Amino acid sequence: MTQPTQSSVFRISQVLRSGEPDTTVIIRGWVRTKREQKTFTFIEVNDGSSMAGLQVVVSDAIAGYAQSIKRINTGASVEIEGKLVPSPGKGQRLEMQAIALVVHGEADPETYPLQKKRHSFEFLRDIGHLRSRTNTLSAVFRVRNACAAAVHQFFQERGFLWVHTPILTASDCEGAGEMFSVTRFDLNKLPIKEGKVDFGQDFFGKPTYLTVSGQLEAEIMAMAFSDVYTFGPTFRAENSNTSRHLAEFWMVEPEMAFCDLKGDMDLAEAFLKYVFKHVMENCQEDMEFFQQRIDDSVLDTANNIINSEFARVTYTEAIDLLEKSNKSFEYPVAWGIDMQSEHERWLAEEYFKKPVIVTNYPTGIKAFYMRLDDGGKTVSAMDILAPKIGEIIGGSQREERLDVLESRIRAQGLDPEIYWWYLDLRRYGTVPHAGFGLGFERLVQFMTGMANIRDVIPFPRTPMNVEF
RNA sequence: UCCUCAGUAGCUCAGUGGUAGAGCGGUCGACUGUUAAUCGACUGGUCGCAAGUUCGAAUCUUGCCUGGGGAGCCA
Repeated sequence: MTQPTQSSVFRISQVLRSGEPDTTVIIRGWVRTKREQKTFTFIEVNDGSSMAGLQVVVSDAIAGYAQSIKRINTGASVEIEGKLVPSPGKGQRLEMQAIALVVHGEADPETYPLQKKRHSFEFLRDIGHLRSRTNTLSAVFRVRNACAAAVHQFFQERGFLWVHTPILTASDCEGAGEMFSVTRFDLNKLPIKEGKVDFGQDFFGKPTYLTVSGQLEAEIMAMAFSDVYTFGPTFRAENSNTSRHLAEFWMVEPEMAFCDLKGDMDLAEAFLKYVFKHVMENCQEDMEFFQQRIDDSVLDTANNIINSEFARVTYTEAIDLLEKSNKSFEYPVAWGIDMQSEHERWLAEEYFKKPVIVTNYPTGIKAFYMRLDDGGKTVSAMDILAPKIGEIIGGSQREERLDVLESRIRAQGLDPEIYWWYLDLRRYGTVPHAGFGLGFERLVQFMTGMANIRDVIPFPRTPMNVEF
């Protein structure tokens, strides 16, 4: 840090990392704790830039001491100019001797809900507007940010184009889940025509929804730019109440022209390794916090991801392993079943003990756009199963053959007319291509060891919850 | 949506038919280069909501609401 002629404002992370004794700086933030002594007061200030806060020593010699200290409690916002000095106490290299102190906002300790002790995540969800001021949630959101940066960095370095696929869509394709309707109608006065709602009078003239996936649009863009990715919010109106599902979540969906299933798997594995490495290098302090306080396997998991190759098995081999496991599963194992959570968990957590890529699933249990393998019994799909999280990535080589795609759409009872533009991509200049979808919050969960997905997104949307 | 557990002070919980409890927090005081400081005192309640059984219900019954865990669906 260079010595400014006048005091400059610094983020606390910067002060802690490279602040030099005898320099004078200004910091701003929120008070975590106050410890009053006889002739001075310790306050710990955090501005969200790091796990650790800065210890500020406020002497009763400074102007307005008594009045200011009275107004400072846990949660109060302050701006402090002070001199950095080596700390005689344990726990920090530097501390600040306050010269001038401004209290921007008080936090009445009688009503401020955050205490200087551990709170349950359930309670913190009820105060979603304040929970980011806690150690754990702020660490989560710093790691989330690092993950997002790594996503872009990874794809940009490889020449992928970030494409913005629409949030509003009329295609209720692929049956990825229940969709949220979007309308301008007054729901108490719906226009009815021949006993049904007349969507011809609505904003878009047809039923419209929030997107459940940007994949089909990403395929359009891949047919022009070769390698693209989407990274944005998606919506599922499923009434699912689990620690792994949200109604609004972020998805990363790369799509690559001239690419087969193997290339897809290679990219997915390289991608996960890259993001983990980036976070380990940039969020060391936060990752150590998760290791100590949340899940003591987090660092091992990260290193394992970065340094070891993922297991790769076909669905058929996976079923074989499950059958030979001698483990009594609640749901019986047989070729053709859609694997249950218990099966996926056994593979990832007990057998391989690391992420495992399962490929070539039975045709009957996968979507129509996945490429039919020779023989027709399986499709070129792949799922990456992660310990504790389950399915973190789902992808496939797409069906690029017009006639095969058309017959598969029909076989699933769908109308090829609706997919006219999707089929056109196979009609004009079709190429083998592949892609995958990654649930961003599940990635953050996997990274941090956080048990509940509602605690890795700032404002979780789940059934009956849109308060913040 | 299904299964299951829970809901009592601001928070975390104890209390299984007979006067509503603890720790933490908060307030006040003491002490102290402290680190979730320490010590003492004080403060604090529509026992989720509604009905029922009972002389009497936090406690038993029924319904509903909310939350956790698991399942399904998926990412």
